Amino acid sequence: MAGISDILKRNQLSITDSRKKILDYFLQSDGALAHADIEKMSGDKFDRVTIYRTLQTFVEKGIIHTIPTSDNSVKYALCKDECVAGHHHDDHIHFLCDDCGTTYCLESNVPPVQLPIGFSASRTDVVVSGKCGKCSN
Amino acid sequence: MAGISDILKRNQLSITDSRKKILDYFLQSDGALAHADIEKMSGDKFDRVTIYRTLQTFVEKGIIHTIPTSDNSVKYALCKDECVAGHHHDDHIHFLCDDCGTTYCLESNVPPVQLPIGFSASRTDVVVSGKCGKCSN
DNA sequence: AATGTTTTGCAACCCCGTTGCATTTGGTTA
DNA sequence: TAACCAAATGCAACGGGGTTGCAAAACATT
Repeated sequence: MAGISDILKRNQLSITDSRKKILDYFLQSDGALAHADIEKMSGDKFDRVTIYRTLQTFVEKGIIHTIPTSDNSVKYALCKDECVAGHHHDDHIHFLCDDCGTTYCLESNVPPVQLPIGFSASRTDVVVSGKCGKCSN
Repeated sequence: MAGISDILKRNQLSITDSRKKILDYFLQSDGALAHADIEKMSGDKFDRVTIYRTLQTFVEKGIIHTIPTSDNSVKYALCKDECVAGHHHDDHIHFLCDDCGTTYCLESNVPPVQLPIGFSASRTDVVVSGKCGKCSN
């Protein structure tokens, strides 16, 4: 568990119980997490507000990134590059399972899209919904 | 404006003032609309709840479709096919302008994405954020 | 015009996320 | 280690967004 404090230190964040714990949740989870998931996992360990603020801080530092979903709930995910090198790529696509609700970061890159003349892109989100491997059997 | 009643009739919906008016807003707008936009446009003509229910009905009937945005607000748009033929394609991509907040339905089709084995897609949303033509000058 | 069905408006409610402020904790220096 | 300052937490309260139940009104049909 030494790695967790390293990640926080590298991002110039004070090392607190809530940050360590929430970061740990992400490292242990293979999918994305919503605020509600974290609240459930932590029981009444932390205040709701602390969780919101911690997620916000992590997003600002690039430790996690947000995933827009078609049902209009925000999810957060920690991706490989962040854990390893401390910097962030969000050129991958996301998959949201209609059955189990799990959100995955896929390896596939975001394909290039053709924009009208005069338009410029700062960010591209691709969210595929459907059935994941576990729910297809 | 005979077309508006036709669209409602074709979708087996009772023709009411709110439905006609809200459908008209979509036909007149070139971008997508959020619930709040419609509420502003209509003043206090309709109840908030009526707007919510009307949008819900239109989505169920396939008259409009939802657009997930990276800032976690739902927008709705009416696309060409619906207006003309009464059926729905959502294989196009969406563009959200960071400056003016307008959401556009672009002509570009959703590019095919590679999914892991065992995964199947029911829907793909592509949302590009950036600067639109009007805000680039 | 009369009937039954659908839609609307109102009130109340719940959930999500934010803000302000006092208290506690973490980091730093002596 | 003690003391200090800065930063993070917890609490309470608030606001917006969206939903639900039910009575009143509007719609479609005969």
